[in-house]
Amino acid sequence: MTDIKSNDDSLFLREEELRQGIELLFYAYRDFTSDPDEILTEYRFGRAHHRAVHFIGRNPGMTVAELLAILRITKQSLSRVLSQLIDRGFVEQKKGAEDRRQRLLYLTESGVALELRLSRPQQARVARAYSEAGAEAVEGYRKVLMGLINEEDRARLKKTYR
Amino acid sequence: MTDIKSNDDSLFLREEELRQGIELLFYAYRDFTSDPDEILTEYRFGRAHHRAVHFIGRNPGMTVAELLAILRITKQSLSRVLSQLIDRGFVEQKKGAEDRRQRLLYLTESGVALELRLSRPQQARVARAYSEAGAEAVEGYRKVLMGLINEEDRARLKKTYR
DNA sequence: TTTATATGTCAACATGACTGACATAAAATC
DNA sequence: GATTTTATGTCAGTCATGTTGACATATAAA
Repeated sequence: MTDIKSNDDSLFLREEELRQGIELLFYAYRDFTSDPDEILTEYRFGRAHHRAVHFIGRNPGMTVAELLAILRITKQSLSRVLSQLIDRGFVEQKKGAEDRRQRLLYLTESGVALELRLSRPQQARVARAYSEAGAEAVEGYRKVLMGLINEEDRARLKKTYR
Repeated sequence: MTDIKSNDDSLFLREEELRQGIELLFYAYRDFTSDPDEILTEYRFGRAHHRAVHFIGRNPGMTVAELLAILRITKQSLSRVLSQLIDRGFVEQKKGAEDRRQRLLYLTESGVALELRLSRPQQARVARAYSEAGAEAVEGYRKVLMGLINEEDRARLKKTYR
């Protein structure tokens, strides 16, 4: 019985630790998205627009299918956001050279400017957190976040991040 | 000029590092919410229900105002979610003893069961990431996430996490 | 020539945010 | 005791963003 009890205790401690890890992610994500969210309302855009602009900026010439795979949303969902970004001149599409069915995605000049404007406060927030926590902590942050990501993307990111 | 150039290079490196830190948070949050999201559809609940259940479970007897402050949403937004949870017997309200205007929030027995069911896969994911990354990395993860959180909540969490 | 793929579009619907206005009960203040 | 403030709830309308399902078109691959 005492064995079980002490086992229980360590499980409680472990569970509390895990719950904190979960909560921290919620709070961090909540605040980390709040900066760009404010700017986005100026443009009457939402968080979905930011995500699209971010990933197109990071991967110029990516296909629609690739973007869909990253965002994990339906093409109908992306379509609305994407066509708004295109209509208003932040994103442009070019036919693929090899495969002409593909519509390769690029930020326009204003798209780059928008992306920069949105990411600036986010980068500032991360920069502050990084420098306060120190290089070793940053390594740990990356390791754990990487471990939270599904296998497929984790593998892909491991490659591109080196 | 060469000085400026080399300075530029280090800024590029830094920016790439920050962008990775931002992306990682996106990917981790995306996958980390996907497990409970699936379970929630069974109940015809959404992510908002999970958040409410999580925080009420963590803070039994909390007031509506406290929950609103954590979630950072309007009372009208919370109202729908909360009344659904109450109607279907996952949450109950009790009048405050000192201040009888307050409606203190508690999980019912089924509420506890639901919370457990939702958090199990999430805890498993965090547990795996933690054990793969190691104790030192976990410390770093916590430090950086804490640094990403707005001052007020950071201060509160620092207290309760010790 | 046929089939599969990449993309787009129309329509209908659900969720969860928002604003604004108003209501009630209880606490706090004058 | 009367008035004001606070905690909470509710009604109504709107918006952003996700979903499913059906269908269309151009191009690549078989």
